[in-house]
Amino acid sequence: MATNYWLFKSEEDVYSIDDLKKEKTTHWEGVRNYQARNFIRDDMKKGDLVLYYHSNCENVGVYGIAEIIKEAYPDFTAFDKKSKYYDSKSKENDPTWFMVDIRFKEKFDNPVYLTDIKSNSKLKNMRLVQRGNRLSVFPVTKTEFDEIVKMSKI
DNA sequence: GCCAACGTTGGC
DNA sequence: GCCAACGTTGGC
Repeated sequence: MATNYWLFKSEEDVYSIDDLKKEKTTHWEGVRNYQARNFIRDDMKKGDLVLYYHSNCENVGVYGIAEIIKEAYPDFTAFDKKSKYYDSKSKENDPTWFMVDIRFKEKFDNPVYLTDIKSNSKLKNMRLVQRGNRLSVFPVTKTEFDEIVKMSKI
C-alpha cells in the first residue's frame, strides 16, 4: 500500500522533537477537532511518514520526521477526568476521539522554517500556508514532503 | 436551522 | 500581547 504523508503540529514547550527523540515513541493525544479526528481514525496507516512541526514558538517550522507505528485507537485521555483533554461526551464504549502512535525517525540538521516554506513557490498549495489553517494534523503530498526534506539538506 | 457570542489556535 | 480565522455552543 502506498505511504501517506502528514504534518503534525506540536508546541515546542509541550512536546518537542527532542522529547520525541528521547522517548523514541509516543501516543498523539489530545486532538479535539473532528476534521483532524477523521484523518487520524480513517486515513493514517502504519508506515506513514510525518513532518514534525513546531508551532507557537520563536522559529516555527518543520524540525524532523516521525513514522506512524500504530493505527487509530481510542484517545484514553478523553476518559480521564484529571486530564486537560477530558471530554465527558466521549464514552469508552463509543469513543469520540482517537490517537495514533508515532516513532522518532529523524531530526533535521537544518529546520525548514515557515518563512522558507512560504517563499518556496513549489509549496504554495500546501495546506500549511493557506489562509486560516488551524488543523493540528493534516495530509501533505509526497511532492511537498520530498521538497521539505530536500530543503532541510541545503 | 440560523446566527451571535465566545473560546481557541497560531503567526507575528 | 494583538488580532484574524475558525470551530463550537446555545438561544431563539
